[in-house]
Amino acid sequence: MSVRSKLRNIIQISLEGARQSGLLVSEAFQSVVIEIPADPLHGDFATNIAMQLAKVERKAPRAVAEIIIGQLADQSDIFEKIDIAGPGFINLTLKPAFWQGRLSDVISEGANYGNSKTGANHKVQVEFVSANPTGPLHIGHGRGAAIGDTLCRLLDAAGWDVTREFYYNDAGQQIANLALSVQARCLGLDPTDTSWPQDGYQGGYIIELANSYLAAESVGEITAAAEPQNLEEIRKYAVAYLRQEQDSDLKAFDVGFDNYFLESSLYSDGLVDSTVQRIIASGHTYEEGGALWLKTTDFGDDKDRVMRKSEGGYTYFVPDVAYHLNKWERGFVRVINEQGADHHSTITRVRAGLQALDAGIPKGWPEYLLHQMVTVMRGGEEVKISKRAGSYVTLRDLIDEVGRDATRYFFLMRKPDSQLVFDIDLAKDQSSDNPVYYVQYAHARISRILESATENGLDPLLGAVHIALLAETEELDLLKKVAAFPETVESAAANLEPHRIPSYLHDMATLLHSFYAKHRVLGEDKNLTLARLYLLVAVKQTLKNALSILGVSAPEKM
RNA sequence: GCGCCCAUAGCUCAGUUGGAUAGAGCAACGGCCUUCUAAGCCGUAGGUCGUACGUUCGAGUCGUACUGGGCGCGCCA
Repeated sequence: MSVRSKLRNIIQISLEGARQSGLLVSEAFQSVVIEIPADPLHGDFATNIAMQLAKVERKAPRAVAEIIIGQLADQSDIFEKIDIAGPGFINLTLKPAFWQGRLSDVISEGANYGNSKTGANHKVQVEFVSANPTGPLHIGHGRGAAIGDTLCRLLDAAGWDVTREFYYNDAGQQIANLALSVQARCLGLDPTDTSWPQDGYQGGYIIELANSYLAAESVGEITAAAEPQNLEEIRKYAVAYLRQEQDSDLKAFDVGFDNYFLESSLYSDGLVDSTVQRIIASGHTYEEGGALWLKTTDFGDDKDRVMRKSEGGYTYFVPDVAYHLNKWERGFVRVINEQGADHHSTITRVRAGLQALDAGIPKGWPEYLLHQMVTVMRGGEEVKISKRAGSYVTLRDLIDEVGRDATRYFFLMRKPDSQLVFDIDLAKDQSSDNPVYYVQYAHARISRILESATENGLDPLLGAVHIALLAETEELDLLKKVAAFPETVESAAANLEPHRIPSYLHDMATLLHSFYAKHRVLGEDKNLTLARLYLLVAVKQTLKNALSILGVSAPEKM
């Protein structure tokens, strides 16, 4: 349990005690807010509960605070100091011994430190990336991959049973365009030719793909037919080829999936048709102009949407609905879709389709985590992106150029809601300007110290350590930061906000570097040395666990 | 025109679920290495939190309306 939760419980109990003694009339608040004050003079934690209750209690906030504090008398083993301050804050200062005691939590839990059981092992499915197999992954997919992957790691740490899924849109018009584009290249055409397919893909990778096809190369079990006229064979080979490219890029990015779901399987398994039949049976459709319409306006959309075009084909969101019905029927009561904000309009449609099924699916299901666009800066200038012409920064380019760790860290530093400027020059910079190195350096520094300690026969994990010697400001700050890790993971997972972890890491690295600059670890006083080593083992473990959630390495040397 | 997202230091962004005197990094300036890694530390400077009302003990945070930017609004995906 996090320190904050612990304090929340203590305050809850004191409120209940005061109520039973007739000192307060309010029912105990469901959510007692415990915060960490900006100013350390205001204690380690503060609560505003007295101000919250003042009105109902018809007492001055400070008077309410007095009553609450009166109930905390038997907690003197935890609290160093309890103050009433300002308009009615209760400021809580914990005893150093309490903080020092957190260290053994880290040591004993090791790689599991920071994990919680919040998710109670409930199933959650996270769908992310889900790029069409029509080209290489670009920088936007990279952001989605980093966010989705770290979200999974966060939910896993928070005690959820996570399934990672990738949805391949391997059916439909875009794939048809892909096949035509490859065929055109096989026939030696280029985009300037009048017979170049409309909306064809122009990127250079299409030429490579065409050459590979003509050379009768193999991708997995699929061997290219090398027949330019055989569009179906071209389609099969092109999809297999590009899927393999994407898979290899994702692997290089250390992103993996438990399940790959093919859109084409929805058709071959009859799920699209059966879903449409169920929606029709539910009475939320009508025919007009030869098309079948879904009354999405019944579910909050601003206009109705076509499900089946007059020429007979389904519009794109129909298989999406079928796919999500399938997710529901697979037992995923919780589903989170991570995707680019440019597709946000699908949310209303998919949810509307699911509601129209009358299948008992909750209104807000599934959840969505959207990330905004990424722009790329190089040499102080924005790199223009034209996907149609095939000129864009691929994920592979980024990984090759700036490295996996920096790429992931940069994508994860910012909250998904904000547009991201990816500065390639900064990400490549192997200096203190680069935040990822700043954090990794803290880990490497500790490693070096621990290595020296071992060389000198010092092992803080053997025998008793006098942790009470850790009384310097810099030491206590580190202790408190270490102790805050579990609640940081919990809140990042609960709010779907991976960027809190880089923020936490940066704070921790700052404290470590400050400590390092001011105090020597390996010194004359053996007990103090051992205590500091013990602290550093805990800090190192916490840094490593946090970096691991980001999928960023924790180097022993730099 | 409608919907979603964003607006905080010169630049890129945090801001602990509504708290006390708004922070970090970069860029600028000034200090610190014979001792565990200077990929570091310490300091200076930098602000009408887009604007205006509102909600309340209290608003960068919540609401409404504007302004500006991004994305989306198809019988495309």
